[in-house]
Amino acid sequence: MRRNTPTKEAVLNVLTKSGKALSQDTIEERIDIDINRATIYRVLNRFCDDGVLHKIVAENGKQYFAICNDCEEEHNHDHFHFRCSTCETIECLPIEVNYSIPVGYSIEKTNCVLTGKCKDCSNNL
Amino acid sequence: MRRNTPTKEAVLNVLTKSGKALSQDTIEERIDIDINRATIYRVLNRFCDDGVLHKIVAENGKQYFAICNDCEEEHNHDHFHFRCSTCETIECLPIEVNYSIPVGYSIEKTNCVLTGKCKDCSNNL
DNA sequence: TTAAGTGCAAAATCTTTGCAAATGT
DNA sequence: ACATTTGCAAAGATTTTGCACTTAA
Repeated sequence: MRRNTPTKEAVLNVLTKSGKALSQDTIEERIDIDINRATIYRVLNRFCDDGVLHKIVAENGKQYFAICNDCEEEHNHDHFHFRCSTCETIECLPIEVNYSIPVGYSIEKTNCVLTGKCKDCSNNL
Repeated sequence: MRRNTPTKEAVLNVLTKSGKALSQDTIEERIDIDINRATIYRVLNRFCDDGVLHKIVAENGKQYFAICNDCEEEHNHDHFHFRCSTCETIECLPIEVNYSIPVGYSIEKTNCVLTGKCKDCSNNL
């Protein structure tokens, strides 16, 4: 079984406070105690396995992890994500991904990222 | 101005023949002459700049490049891509990405990949 | 001729892994 | 006790860059 550790707690705290999808380096920065990079990756991946977090891979090839606030009940991760090309923030959009499955294919998961300017960065031009 | 070189020709040939989105390593494999890795990346990125190819970043964080056959005229790259979790093939789907833009946001581009089993791999189970 | 393209080697990023030590239950 | 978690250091994988040489137009 899984254990409760300071690392897990710290990682979840950061992600909860942020409300955005964060990468390992940002999470590490925001944790006050010193936690090894590899450990953070392992904790993040375990959380994904357990369905606590979901992983988004952005156009820069990096992994981002999020607690999705909008899908607490159904835990459906098929929503769009948004990446701001100015502030590099990545967030979950409350917009479901709709697609028609091509005949003969089956879909297991989605990874959809829209890139553009977020509300804040659009205003500060 | 851009020049015609054997490298460009070879890269385009491979991508045209394939009809799928390919990564640098696969392209290098399929070219008979020996072309440096860095050169292939530079050619691919130039093609993207020129709108000849488009780049997809898959869930594995890797870059894939495709000539999109379905958008020759309009050159609209906002379609879904499909990655087969068995054969690792990535292809452009003729399915446009539809989304509602959140208020205050603007969208510059999309990167949407559906993962599952392709037609061939579904049948061969 | 000369700007564009190439090869090579090295750097830069990001992520994972093996192993021994530490820790939660 | 003992399986899980962690730190460290190293390896892996992918992509980019600097620089000198080559080549297409």
